[in-house]
Amino acid sequence: MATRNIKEVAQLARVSVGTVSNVLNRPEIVSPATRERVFEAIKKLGFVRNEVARHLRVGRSRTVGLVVLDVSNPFFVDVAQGAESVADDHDSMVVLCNSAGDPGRERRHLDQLEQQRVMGILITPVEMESPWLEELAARGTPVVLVDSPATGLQCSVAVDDRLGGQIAGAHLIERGHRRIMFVGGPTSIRQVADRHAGISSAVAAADGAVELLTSTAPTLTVAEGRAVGERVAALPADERPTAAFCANDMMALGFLQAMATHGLRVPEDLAIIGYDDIDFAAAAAVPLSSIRQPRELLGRTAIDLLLEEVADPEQHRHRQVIFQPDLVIRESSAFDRRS
Amino acid sequence: MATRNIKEVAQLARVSVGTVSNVLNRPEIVSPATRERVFEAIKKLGFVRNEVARHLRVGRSRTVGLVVLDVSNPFFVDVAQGAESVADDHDSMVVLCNSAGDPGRERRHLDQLEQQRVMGILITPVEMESPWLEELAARGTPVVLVDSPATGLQCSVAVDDRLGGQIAGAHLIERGHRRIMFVGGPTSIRQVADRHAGISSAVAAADGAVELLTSTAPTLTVAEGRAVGERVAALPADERPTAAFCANDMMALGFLQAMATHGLRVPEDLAIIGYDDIDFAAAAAVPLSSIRQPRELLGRTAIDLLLEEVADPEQHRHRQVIFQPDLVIRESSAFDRRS
DNA sequence: TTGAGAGTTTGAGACGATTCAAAAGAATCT
DNA sequence: AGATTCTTTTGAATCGTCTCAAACTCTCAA
Repeated sequence: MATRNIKEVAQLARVSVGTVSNVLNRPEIVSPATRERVFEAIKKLGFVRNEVARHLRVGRSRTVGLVVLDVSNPFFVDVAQGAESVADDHDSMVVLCNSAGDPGRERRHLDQLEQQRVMGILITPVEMESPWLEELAARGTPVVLVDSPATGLQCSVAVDDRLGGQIAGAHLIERGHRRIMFVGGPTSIRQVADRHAGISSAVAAADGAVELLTSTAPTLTVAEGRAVGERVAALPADERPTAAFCANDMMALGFLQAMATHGLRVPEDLAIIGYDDIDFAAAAAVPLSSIRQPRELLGRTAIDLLLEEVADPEQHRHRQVIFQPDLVIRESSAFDRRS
Repeated sequence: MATRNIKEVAQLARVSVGTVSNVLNRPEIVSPATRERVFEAIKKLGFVRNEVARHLRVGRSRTVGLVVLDVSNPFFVDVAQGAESVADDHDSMVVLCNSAGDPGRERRHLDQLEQQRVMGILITPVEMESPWLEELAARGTPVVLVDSPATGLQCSVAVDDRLGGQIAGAHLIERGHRRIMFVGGPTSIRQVADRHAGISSAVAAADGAVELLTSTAPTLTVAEGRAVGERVAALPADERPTAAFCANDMMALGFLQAMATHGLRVPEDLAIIGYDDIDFAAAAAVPLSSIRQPRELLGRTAIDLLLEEVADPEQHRHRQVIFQPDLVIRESSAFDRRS
């Protein structure tokens, strides 16, 4: 409707447009009297600066794109919150995009973000190899990979998933489990593959004393976790694993539910350990043990790297930050089979 | 770095900038030969259209802002996904902002969105009365209230929370509960107040046969739900309610956990019913009964109303859409006390 | 040969803010 | 008063794209 521009403000305050712009951007160089007059005009007209025009002129955007694999997984929401808190301090804005694991959607989001000339993009890529991303970066949009180690050509933040798997495995073995199941997803997802490799190495270190079963579901959802749980619950007790390591907490929650509906006690009949340590893990009826990732820190660090690159593109050297996961023991694995 | 513009493309293709623009926007009016030449130049240079300049020129934005109360509540994530699916079909983009229940943050987000001259704003306001929003709308940014009935000056989509509370109450009473607790939050939140009013009316309809306790927590989080649960579990059995109606599923999950840690059986010792029916409700160890809201539909409808207004601002009449909630009975309330 | 008409292409303004060299004004000193 | 310096204010140019009236090319008919 009635969107006012700088010119109308200038007219009403009887100054030039340059002066209005100065009031907006460097008020200290404008004399107090004029400044006051301009502010009044702004207030009276309900003027709101047009960031689009500003962006076009100065060439710098104030928004950062964050493309995640699955917004309905609280893990990514927490990463986003971390990023946003940093952006806030630089009065920038994070726009959250959901690729939902679909390369097509991911690409459409990237296109849109590039067209908007965002300051940069943080992304958990759907696929490991992504020439698209490299071209994007080459054309001048800084990219930081999140939860995905870069090949060296880009900045990245990640958590050592292999170590996470290893820790989970070691923990279960130490509690006396000798038949463990890895409840995973498609191995095309790097995170899943690494976590599996991790627990495998822990099992290997146990020198043949421990058996590792593996189930692969198409997606890392609560429903899939439940489905696997149903199948496990249906097994005769002597074929059933005594512990399950789930590729993420969503699956672990589903798995846990299946145990409950079939009257299997957790952790006595079957121990469970998840991954991510989302808030819902601690909130489960049997609080879930989990491999904790520094979720918000991941987001924070990613945007820090981005801002660093934007601040000084010449000097900037790409860095790969890797965090270590933690084991959080809760009730779902708090049972020692050896005793 | 090397962001190319339309002029460079025109030069390489040896046409005018007008022609390049035509190729981009109305390819059918350009002769096939020229069109081809322009496409080649675009490809060769890696040209990506600058949406900022386009926006400035045509005055129409392709993005919609969505400001929610709490991104970590999956309810809002689902609303967002609904909105996004519609936006997708209109090649627009939804930018998700989190007010986290803080009026200051809300306002900063609104400012930013208005400065970006977004197409419109969908918002679950922190406070019921919001002159800010009205001014925003008056200045020309269409606003649709989400999960909050409008006063008539704006479009809105909401769910009848009073009815939801009533349904929950009726259900529990019908199952023989005579001592029910409402586990709520601050009554300044309209949703909470309405849900409480709803169950109160159901209790009143039971003619003094039923007693309603009320607890109010400062926020609607898992942690608060757990805290209330702890207190309830500590009560002597004869003072303890036999059922709890929680203001949302997050609280219900926390409450449920407290029951589990204190060895109280759900639903035998205490029935629980939540609100929202987020996916985690069904995924709880004791699957939660809940009042279902059409979460995605809420988001879809909100953006539909917005697009309608944008398409024809003159003709547009503001509308208030209200949906009805549903009762979803699961195990957490599946126990008849009368038997 | 000329004119009409259809099909293409052109290029000069916008859009709204920022920037910066230069002009104007005010203050200080000789 | 005139010269010098410092403080304010001005306004034209610019960012990249779209729009639209005008110009240009053909073809065909008169």
